[in-house]
Amino acid sequence: MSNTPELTPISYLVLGLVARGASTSYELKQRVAGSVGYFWSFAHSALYAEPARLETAGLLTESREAHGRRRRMYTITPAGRDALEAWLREPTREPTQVRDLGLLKLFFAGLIDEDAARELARAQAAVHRERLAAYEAVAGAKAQSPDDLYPLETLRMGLMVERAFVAFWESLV
Amino acid sequence: MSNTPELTPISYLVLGLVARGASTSYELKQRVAGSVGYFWSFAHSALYAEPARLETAGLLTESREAHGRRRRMYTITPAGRDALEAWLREPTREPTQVRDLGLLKLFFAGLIDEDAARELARAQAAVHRERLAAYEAVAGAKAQSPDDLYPLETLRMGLMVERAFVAFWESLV
DNA sequence: GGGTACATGTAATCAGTTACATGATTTA
DNA sequence: TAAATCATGTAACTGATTACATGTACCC
Repeated sequence: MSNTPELTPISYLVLGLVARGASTSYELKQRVAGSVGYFWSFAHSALYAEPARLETAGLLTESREAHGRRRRMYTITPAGRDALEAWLREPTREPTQVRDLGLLKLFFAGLIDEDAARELARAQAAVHRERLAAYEAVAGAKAQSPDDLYPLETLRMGLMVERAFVAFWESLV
Repeated sequence: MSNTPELTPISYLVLGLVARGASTSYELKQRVAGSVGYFWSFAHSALYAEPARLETAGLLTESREAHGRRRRMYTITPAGRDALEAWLREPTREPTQVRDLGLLKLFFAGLIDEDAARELARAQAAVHRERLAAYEAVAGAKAQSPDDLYPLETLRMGLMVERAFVAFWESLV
């Protein structure tokens, strides 16, 4: 059956990564860590469960190594590529979620004294400055290889958000 | 037992809202909708399940109306207030998650033709412009009442992020 | 050759969602 | 008074996490 059985964002993420090249779960994990993982992360075990589900749905095929570790290698099927492309072409109105615990704490900062609130701002500013520096390093390294244009663009957006956070927290200090 | 039995962000969110004033689940729902919900949203049923859990943990107390709807009204306990304050004071290094399906699609836009990618950018730019306008309206309305300073600040951060998204998508068109 | 880090997975649990249900109020 | 909408909840399901487990390769 090639009817789309409720795919989640992680489904498409896996589909997309496998579309760029057949992979084992471990390879997926590494590729996520170096790219999308910066803004959309999850437990590595999801990368074992999800391909299995996609295989059941006929969107991936699995082939196991004959010897040694007998790792499962996943490849995208034509149906998988169709589902992925259809999803990519369809715009979304899903609201953007910015899940930042610091922000959530700030929301309730009226319940603690002002000094503690300021301290929170200071700490979060420091964390985001660190993160920004790390992203900038990654971006600098990736900017050399001009393939992978779009992943680089999402990284650029990540940088913009981090800069906004730094500016925001610093404005509160 | 007042040992902290793994509270989630939603736990603290509920705790924080109830700390600002005893509420029923429905009131929580409404308060979320007009504030934190903009950046941290979830199903309303969570606001029925979560207070119950917090009551078991001794962080809230429940009292039911004697007559009529017998609604459950929740009040924070001293232990609840302690747990909340301790959490508020502790800074976090939890990575910020920016969950935006448009961005995820863009990450894989290399798999579709350039026109489709540009179309995606155009659509997302429009969506974010709309959202930005809505936030600005809310912010304008809230700016009148200068109590609730911190919620207003988080809204300001929300605005910054939306502006960044608009600029980003427009730069791709 | 013992330790440590990398690699590869499975099983159980649970937070949060979806779907359902029904009572109370307003409106037309 | 019918219809819609607001208010209030429960039950079942499941995606994703936590925790566990073990194999392999490198390095000191």
